[in-house]
Amino acid sequence: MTQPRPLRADAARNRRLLLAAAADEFAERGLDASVADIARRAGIGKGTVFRHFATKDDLLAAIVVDRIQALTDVGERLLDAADPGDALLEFLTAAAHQRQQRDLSFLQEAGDLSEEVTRLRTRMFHTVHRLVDRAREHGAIRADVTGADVILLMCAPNHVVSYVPDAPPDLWRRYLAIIFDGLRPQGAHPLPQPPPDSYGDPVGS
Amino acid sequence: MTQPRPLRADAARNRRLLLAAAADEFAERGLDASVADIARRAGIGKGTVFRHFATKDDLLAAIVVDRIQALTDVGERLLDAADPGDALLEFLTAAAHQRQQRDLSFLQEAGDLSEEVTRLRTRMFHTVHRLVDRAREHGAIRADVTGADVILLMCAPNHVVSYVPDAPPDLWRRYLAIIFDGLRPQGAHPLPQPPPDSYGDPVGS
DNA sequence: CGATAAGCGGACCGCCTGGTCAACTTGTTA
DNA sequence: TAACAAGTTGACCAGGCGGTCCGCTTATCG
Repeated sequence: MTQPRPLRADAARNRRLLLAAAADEFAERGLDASVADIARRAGIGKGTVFRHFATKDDLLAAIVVDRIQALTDVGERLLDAADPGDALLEFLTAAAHQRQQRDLSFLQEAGDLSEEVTRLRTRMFHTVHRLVDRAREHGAIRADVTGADVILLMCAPNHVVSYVPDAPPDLWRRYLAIIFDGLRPQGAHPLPQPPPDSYGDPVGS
Repeated sequence: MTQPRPLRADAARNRRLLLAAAADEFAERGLDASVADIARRAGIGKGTVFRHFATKDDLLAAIVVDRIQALTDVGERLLDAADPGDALLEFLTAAAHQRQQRDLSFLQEAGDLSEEVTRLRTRMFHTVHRLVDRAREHGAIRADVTGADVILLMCAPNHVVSYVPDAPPDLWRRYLAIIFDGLRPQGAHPLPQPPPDSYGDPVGS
C-alpha cells in the first residue's frame, strides 16, 4: 500500500537534511522562507527539494504533520493523568515548548495545506477539548472557558515572546503562566463575549 | 519649518484616499499587501503612491505613526483617571479596539520603519509603564508583572482572534478579559521566569 | 564489474514585486 | 486666460520567487 521501493540511501539522507533545514528555516524566517535558502541550508540543490516534495506547501505540510502528531500524542497520554488541571497545563507547556522558536503559527495558519493536516488537526483539537472538559469538571479552570478558547490561546505565549529580540529561551513560560492564571477560577471576572461557537470544535461535540 | 507650499487640492484628496486604502489593505492582507493593490483600491495610479511616499515602508510608517499617536493620547489621558486598574484595562481595550481588524502587529513589527516611529513608540511604551506602575501600586494588578509584560501582551487578544474565520467583531474582548484576569492579584501563581529586562523600557527607567 | 534507473542540481521560465521615469494633465495664480 | 509648476500615470526595469527540466552522477544489484 505504501511505497513499493525503499528510498535510496543518499536520497533518504538528503530527505532528512532537507526536513531539518526546512524546519530551521521556517522557524527563523517564518513562512516566507524561500525554497532556495532551504536548499542551500540543507546543502542540496533546489531541484532536489522539489523531487522530495512537489510544492513548498507539501514540504511545510510534512513538518506540520510531524508536529501536530507529536503534540496529539502528548495530549492523549495526558488524558488519564491524575490531576486534570496539571495535565492541561502540561499540555500547553508542551505545545509552547515545541514552538519555542519563532512564531510559526504552525497549527493554525497551516490549516488548508492538505487533507492530512486538516484531519490531524481536528484530532488534536478533539484531544484539547477533552483535556479542557476534564480540567473544568475538576474545577481546575473556570466554568466559562471552552476548548475553543484554549486552542486559540495556545499559541499566544510564543507569539508574545516573538516580539522581544534575543529573548531568553524560556521566556514563554512566563506568559503561559499569566494566561493560565487567567483561565483559573480564582478571581475570575465574567467574560464579556460568548466563545466562538464552532472554531476548533469536533463536529457534533 | 514644515512645507512652505501647501498641497494642491487634488493631491491632498489623493493622499487621503491613499492612506485610507492603504490602511484597509494592510488590515486585510497584512504587511504583504502590494502597492499596486493599494493604488487600485484608492483609485489612483501606482506612480502616484510613490510620489506621496518614497517607499512602501514610508507609507506604512505614516499609518503606524497615526495609530501610535492616537493610542498614546488615550494612554496619557488615562494617567490621572480615578481608578488606575480600570484605566489600564481601558487602555488595553482601546489598543485592541483600534487593531480589531486583522492582526497587523502594527506597534511591534513596525519597529524600525523610521526614526519617528521609534521615537513615538518609545513614548507610548513609557506611558504604558506609567499606567502599569500606577495599577500595581493601587493593587489592581499583581506585583510581579511589569510594563514590559503588558506591552508584550497588548497585542495578544487581536492575534488570538485572528485565527478564527469570520470572528464576531468584539470577540477580542473575551480574550482580553481572560488575559487581564491573569494579570490580577487574586489567585495569582508565582511566575516561573523573570520579565524581559529591557524590552519596552524607557531608557533608565 | 557493468548496466540501469533512481537521484541530483542548476540553468531556465513565467510571474509578481517594489520602485523609476518621461510624457501627459490639471490646479493655481497673476 | 495664459503659462507654469505641481501632480498623475502606466509602461518599464531589476530582482526574487516557486516550480520545471534535462543532462549528469551514483547507489544498487545480478
